[in-house]
Amino acid sequence: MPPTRTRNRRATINDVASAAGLSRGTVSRVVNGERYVSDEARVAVEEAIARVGYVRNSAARNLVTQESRAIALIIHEPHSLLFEDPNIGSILLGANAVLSKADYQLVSLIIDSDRDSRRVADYLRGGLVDGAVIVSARASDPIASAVRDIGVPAAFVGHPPGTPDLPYVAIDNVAAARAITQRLIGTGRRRIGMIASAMDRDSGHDRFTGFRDALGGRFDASLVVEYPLYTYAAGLEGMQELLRRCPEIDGVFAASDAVAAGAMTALQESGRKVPDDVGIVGFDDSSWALRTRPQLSTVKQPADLLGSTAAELVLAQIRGLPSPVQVLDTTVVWRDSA
Amino acid sequence: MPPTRTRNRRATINDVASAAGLSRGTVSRVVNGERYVSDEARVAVEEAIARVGYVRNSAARNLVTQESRAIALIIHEPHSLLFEDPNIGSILLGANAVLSKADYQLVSLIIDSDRDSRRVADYLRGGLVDGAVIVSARASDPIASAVRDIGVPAAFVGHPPGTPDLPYVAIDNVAAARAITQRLIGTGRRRIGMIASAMDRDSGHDRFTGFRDALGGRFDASLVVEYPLYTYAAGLEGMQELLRRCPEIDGVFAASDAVAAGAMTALQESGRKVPDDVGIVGFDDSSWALRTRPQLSTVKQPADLLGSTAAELVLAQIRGLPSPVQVLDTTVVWRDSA
DNA sequence: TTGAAAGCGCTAACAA
DNA sequence: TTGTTAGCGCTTTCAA
Repeated sequence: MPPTRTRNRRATINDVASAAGLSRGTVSRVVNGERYVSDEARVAVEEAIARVGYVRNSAARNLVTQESRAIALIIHEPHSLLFEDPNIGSILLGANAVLSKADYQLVSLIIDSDRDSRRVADYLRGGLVDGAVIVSARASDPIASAVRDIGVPAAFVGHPPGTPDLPYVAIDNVAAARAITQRLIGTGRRRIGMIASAMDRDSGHDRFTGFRDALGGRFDASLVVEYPLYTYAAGLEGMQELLRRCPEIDGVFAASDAVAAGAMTALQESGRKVPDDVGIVGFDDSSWALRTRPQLSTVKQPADLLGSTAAELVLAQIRGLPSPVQVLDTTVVWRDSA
Repeated sequence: MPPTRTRNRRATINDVASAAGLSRGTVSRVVNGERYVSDEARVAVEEAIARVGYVRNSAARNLVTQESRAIALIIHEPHSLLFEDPNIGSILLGANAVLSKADYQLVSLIIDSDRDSRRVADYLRGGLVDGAVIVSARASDPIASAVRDIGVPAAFVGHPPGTPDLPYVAIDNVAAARAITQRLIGTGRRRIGMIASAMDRDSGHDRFTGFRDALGGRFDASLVVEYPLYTYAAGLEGMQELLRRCPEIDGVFAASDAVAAGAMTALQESGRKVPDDVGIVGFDDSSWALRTRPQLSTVKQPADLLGSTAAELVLAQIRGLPSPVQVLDTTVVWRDSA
């Protein structure tokens, strides 16, 4: 058989109607499970559908109903990080679960270039989705304002600065960072540094703010290094730099678990013991936290809840209900690294 | 302002036409960038579009053109693993790059339940996409046969047993596993075991086959443990089990880098030195490989190429061109763990 | 309970 | 170069 698949004309509702000896209207009613269809008619239509192999054309249906029953999830993540950040998977799955239950299809659109950015905006504008969840937007992200301009119901996960005034769901990164830093202080650490990351995202920026707050007058800017991404590599390099700057450092707040894992490797390579010589804490409570030795003390953030709540925010807007900003709780998980 | 966003009727091509004092046909020509439009007309239309805020309705367009210019990427991955497997991100990005250049929108659909499976099948059937790439299908995956039945141009990444006869792109897992096992043998290891994973996927199954082939008569089934997923946890437990069964084990092939990283932790906790006491190799050359100490010897598989090639296979079918099965090359990356 | 007919917004063939 | 017109396949009145 040649590779060219002859997509012979698909059966339409008209084919079903004539095969069943009924009108288009009746077929439509059966397909949509409406009342006021006689049992005979229903059977005849179902039989005809099977016989001609009919499947409804979504474009035609969307055109007349003016809805698509699909929601976009827009992922705007730097190349290297996509999917190395375990939160994204959880957010995706959380959103999918809620939408699936409401009988909406989640379609994930990834933005990896300016060209993508424009195409995705067109996709939203074209009416192919009824709403959008935006994850990992950066400060002044163009797609964010495009979404607002398009006027499609939308919600952010997180709340980057410079972002339009749309509903969002987030955690209180400032408070959480403050809390875990305080516990680091509480264990008697004297020289506490931070490996900050992703300062152009609300999460990165706010974690740094919480850290500084907690330290108050004891905050020392020279004990803070900054990297663009939440990665293992950032932790590795960041810790090495911190050790160069201050060999007596005895406490470190890493902006994420992946960063903490990298930092821990650097610490061990320098011959220091965790937590005896240096205490270290992370953020996320991702699978990283259980992989390090010793296991990581960290902040547990409910990534799947972020996703499901964002999805609910979008559904609420579609239904004309209020969609208030949501701030979810975090908890400190104390293990052995500090 | 109330949260209910009044989505006042969107401007249609008719609104533009009357605003510009021209016909629908001319407007359509301008919008689609066709020739045979006078400069005056073009300017008038563009001006009118801006004035009334027109955006083309995709459903209407798809209905008449009978195409969507979108390609689905179907991800069917167990909950925990989604996005912990760095390959998926690379595959996604690779496919996106190719499709973006061809002006197709990649829409990722995730399957996390039977309900999802049905809804995704409906989505494909409805004509909302012109083709599909299927990643991480398992043996006899229902979505795989659904795709075949639907008759939409499609390609697999990987080639699970029991999968319909559709084009696919894969690496030769058997040969690659054989090659790296041979190098393990070549370094003088005498008691070589394997931590196998995902035996219901072609990758997992074939890596095991390659391992057994390479060992030939020296293959010892008691030195093989098997886990369902390619995870760090599988490596940790698997290695502990292997050490219980055979404390003198001196070589291990882990089915993926994540598994190898877990195994290495177990080895270190048991007081053994890598590579002096035990040599260990992985598979993927993912970011895991650079994170372990010592760094991992592994098989480099071109994950982004898998994605881009699969996308090309789908585009070829859409264009009526041949879409032959593709087997991509892998290379052994020799570092310090064996 | 069913049928007939209008029309969703757009493209494309044909005529002018 | 432009306008007119006939649908794409479906839902949804309105009548019967």
